Amino acid sequence: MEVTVLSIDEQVTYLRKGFSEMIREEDLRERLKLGRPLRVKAGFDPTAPDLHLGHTVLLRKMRHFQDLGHDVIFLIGDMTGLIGDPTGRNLTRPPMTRADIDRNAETYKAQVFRILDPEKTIVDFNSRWLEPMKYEEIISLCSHYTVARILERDDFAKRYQEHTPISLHEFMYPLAQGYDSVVLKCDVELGGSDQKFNLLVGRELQKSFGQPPQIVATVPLLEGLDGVEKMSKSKGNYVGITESPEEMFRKLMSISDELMFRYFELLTNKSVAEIQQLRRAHPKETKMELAKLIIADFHSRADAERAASEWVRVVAGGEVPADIESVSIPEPSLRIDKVLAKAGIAASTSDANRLVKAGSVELNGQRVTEFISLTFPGEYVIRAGKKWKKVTG
RNA sequence: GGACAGGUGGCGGAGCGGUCAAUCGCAGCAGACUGUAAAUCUGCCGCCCCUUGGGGCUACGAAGGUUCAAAUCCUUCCCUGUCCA
Repeated sequence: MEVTVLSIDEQVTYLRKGFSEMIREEDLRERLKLGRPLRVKAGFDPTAPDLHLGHTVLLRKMRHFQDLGHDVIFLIGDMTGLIGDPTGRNLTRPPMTRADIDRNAETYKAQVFRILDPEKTIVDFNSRWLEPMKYEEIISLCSHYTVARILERDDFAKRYQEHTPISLHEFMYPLAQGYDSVVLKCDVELGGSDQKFNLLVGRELQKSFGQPPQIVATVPLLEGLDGVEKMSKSKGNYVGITESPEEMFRKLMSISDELMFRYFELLTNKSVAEIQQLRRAHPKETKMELAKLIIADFHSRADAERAASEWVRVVAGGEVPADIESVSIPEPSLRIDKVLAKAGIAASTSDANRLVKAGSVELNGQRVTEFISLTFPGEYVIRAGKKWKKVTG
């Protein structure tokens, strides 16, 4: 994508695609007219370096700005990690060490550059300026914003209304994030639509500090595999970008038809018109195509094809997966439920018990409903649901 | 600082001396169905031991106590919210 050949209109059109909201597009237009690379920031939490497809919606947009020659700042909000955010209430997270954060940052980079252009990405940490701030500076920063305005944020308002606790420090996060924009003199800040409030605080703070307010652009939150809740690791409804092609394929094939079109929209470069076309095609074939497209972003096209044929073979055909994990049992003989637990197919022996009684266990293709013992040395292929293991002695 | 209301399994939320491993909903797992989609239906859903059914252990904010017996009563402590200061 050549910067110079695109008119302002074309640039705006290119950038606008995929955002749920932009405040304000006219400002972006004006800012682009300056003819210099814009400083575009997006912040990331250092505590969860394992990215999933939900994160990539934003990363794809960041990439688009890079395509047009702008400076993209990948900001790691490590201040949270350094403090040890106690938001979870009952158990306080131990503060992360500098080393933890650096390690996570490396992991981040490795993953993020599957989408971002490393040459055009500035990685920064907000502890760089937040950590050395003196108390009086923090108080001074606080004076730029009011409690009433902070309470405008709907989740704060809701929690306040419902009398669920809000710790004072939680008020500091929007402020800190906004201050990042002041320090970095951002022209644009990107984030998920749930970040809208925080991003807007950045605008207010910039104005308060005598800077032109940043353009705020939000991407929709990607629904997880369940199609309802947003994709998140804790909900388990995610596809991690470091997952194997086979794993990705299996997960993507399990999404609902409606969600599939959403994924086409947010996770592929298919145009709206093309997606409309796809609505008339066979859903299963279309879903397989979606899975392959997404997988190819993180692996190769060949990997994607391989994953597809493996899926057809194993899932549709019921055959044994090509590469199943092998577990060694150092016993002459072990009852089936213990084997299941030991092999990690079941969470515990009790869990294994239930699986056997439920008739979910297959030993070498045969359903097992009794508590037989396996003897070793020997080699067995054991399966319960979608978990397969090869057990050897 | 005072008055009051609460803290239960991943979450929400019952129970208020025994029949409580704890109603129920959600999530999760498995089975059926299918396009291994979704939806739907069925079973399971603390850990361990023997097993088509039982047994043991640990658990209801924490620590003590009363009792043959406590998630349920008492004491102290910790935490959260409301109102008053």
